[in-house]
Amino acid sequence: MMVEYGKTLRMIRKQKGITLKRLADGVCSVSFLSKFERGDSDITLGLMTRLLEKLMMNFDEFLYIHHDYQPDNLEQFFKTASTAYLNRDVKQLKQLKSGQIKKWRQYGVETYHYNALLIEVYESIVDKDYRNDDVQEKDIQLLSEYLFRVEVWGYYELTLYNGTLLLLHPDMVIMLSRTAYEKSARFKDYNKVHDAITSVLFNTIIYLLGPVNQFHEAFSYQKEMSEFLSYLEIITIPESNLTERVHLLQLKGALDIRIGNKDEGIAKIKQAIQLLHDLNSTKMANNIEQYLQLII
Amino acid sequence: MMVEYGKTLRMIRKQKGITLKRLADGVCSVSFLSKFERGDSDITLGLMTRLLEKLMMNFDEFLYIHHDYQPDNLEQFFKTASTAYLNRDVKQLKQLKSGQIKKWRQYGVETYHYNALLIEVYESIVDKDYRNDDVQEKDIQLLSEYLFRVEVWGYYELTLYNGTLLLLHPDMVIMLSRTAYEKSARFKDYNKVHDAITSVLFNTIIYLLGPVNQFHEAFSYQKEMSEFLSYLEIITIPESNLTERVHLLQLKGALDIRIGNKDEGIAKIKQAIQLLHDLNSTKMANNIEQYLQLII
DNA sequence: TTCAAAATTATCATATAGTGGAATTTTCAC
DNA sequence: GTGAAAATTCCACTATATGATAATTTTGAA
Repeated sequence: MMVEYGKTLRMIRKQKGITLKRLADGVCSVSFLSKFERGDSDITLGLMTRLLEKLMMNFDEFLYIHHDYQPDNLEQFFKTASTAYLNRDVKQLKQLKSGQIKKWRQYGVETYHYNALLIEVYESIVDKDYRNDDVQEKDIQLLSEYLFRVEVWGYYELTLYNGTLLLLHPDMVIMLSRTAYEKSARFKDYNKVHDAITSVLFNTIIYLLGPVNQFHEAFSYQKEMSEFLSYLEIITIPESNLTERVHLLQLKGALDIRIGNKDEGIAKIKQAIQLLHDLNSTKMANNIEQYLQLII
Repeated sequence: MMVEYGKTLRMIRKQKGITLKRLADGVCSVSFLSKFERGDSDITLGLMTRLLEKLMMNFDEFLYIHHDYQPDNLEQFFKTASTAYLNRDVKQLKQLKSGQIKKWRQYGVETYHYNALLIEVYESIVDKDYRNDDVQEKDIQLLSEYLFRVEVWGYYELTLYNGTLLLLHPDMVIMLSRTAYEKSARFKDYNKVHDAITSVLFNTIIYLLGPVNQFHEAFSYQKEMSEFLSYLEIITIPESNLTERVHLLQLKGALDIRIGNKDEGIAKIKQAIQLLHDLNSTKMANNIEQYLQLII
């Protein structure tokens, strides 16, 4: 039951050349620290916080080391799922899904259910034998209800939404993306969440631009696209976000093309491509090239 | 003594619309979770881990929220120190230093001492009244001894080193930067540390290029600069690190100029400047422009 | 190798983390 | 507002985190 964080702590302490007594001093007793480091006791969150502070290490870095230099479970779940999806690995998807469903049954916490739904959505796209449109419809509704209900969107909600956005109706996407932007605003200086919200906004605009859109309606969503573009401009203000700035250029070009300024738009996108080539980011350049061919 | 994480947990739980009973189920008793959330009890690290997992939130994000959407203490310490340094705010520096010295006295842990030393180094540069060359010499030696001794460099060591690098002898910088690169290799996928090591390598090369160098020797360090440049190229492989790639271009240009290929070098740097202008990163462009004027 | 000092562990005592269930408060349909 | 159900808190009790101190192991200089 107990996770053996103590051994990791001991390792780090030794790597830094600090003695057990020194580390314990002012925080806890020497004997207890020894016991904890050996794995013979769990530790209180308060104590652990103060020990890590003395080691000049934050929790995140500590856990990264503890997990043998791997990201945390949540991040790995999303990574594994999206890799399996991109590789069209139905078996892996099914496996992931059953794992989440098991946890859902075990704890009754809906979040595990949503994870399973995300994977089900992936499955329905990848697996040609998949036949269950009802479930999918229902799944998506459950998911979006959750997203509307949550008061603050963090890494989890943003990533969950990002994975399913393409399957929602544009009107729904507009509302949810707006919600996402508003309800994650306080995280603006937190890299992981900042990246997630940027990705959501970017995908939203790309989706609204069509024609990847499964809903063949004639709406143009021009106003909404400008709205989301302005959000992107607000949150990518830092000069050093060059990657995001290149994407922004691409989007602006695409939007120009959409509203009729074809030449201007193409010029912008070509500029983005050129920039990427100059920096030897060939794959990214090719992706945008492909995108350009697709929309003109 | 006890940190009141419970209240933050309750807030997050409510924001996600999960009931106390649901969250506790399978992890701990309802009564205890209530007690913890009210701030009437500390909690074991093991339990906390499982509760956060059910909330689909990692420790880092939790603590970020807990600290009222601010980064952790360590990061803030370095930020505050470097801001005070850049603003030449001697008073603030003195205040920070005495805080760290107090902790050093209290706990006897050397890391607080090193923090104080870092600030002392800053002080000696900023404060015109500062007169104590001896101490500074000794300080730097203590610091570099620590850095050589530590077996794994994390965010702390890299940032500490980054702040004092300019005051070391080039030969020392070469050895320490090499050590930094080798001893932080396992963190390559961990953003915060990746950024720190990139910054170290970048600053190392800039420093070796001179003429910011206070040691007026005639060595050219050509071989070493290529070595560090190759490290930078290895760790900045991901195509999406555009910012790092622009800096790399700048460095390559500077190196060209240094070894005699003046025109080629200037062209590279001008290309970097142009790229930044294209992306409206005017300040960064101007910085490089200034740098170019300085070295030619 | 030897011995003393430093670092760690073992033993036992105590404070507090954590449980089960009854009592209370909150929520919400009517 | 009222009452029933859900959510939370209170209380008495148990398990375990943590401390004080003695015993053991490790280190490192001679």
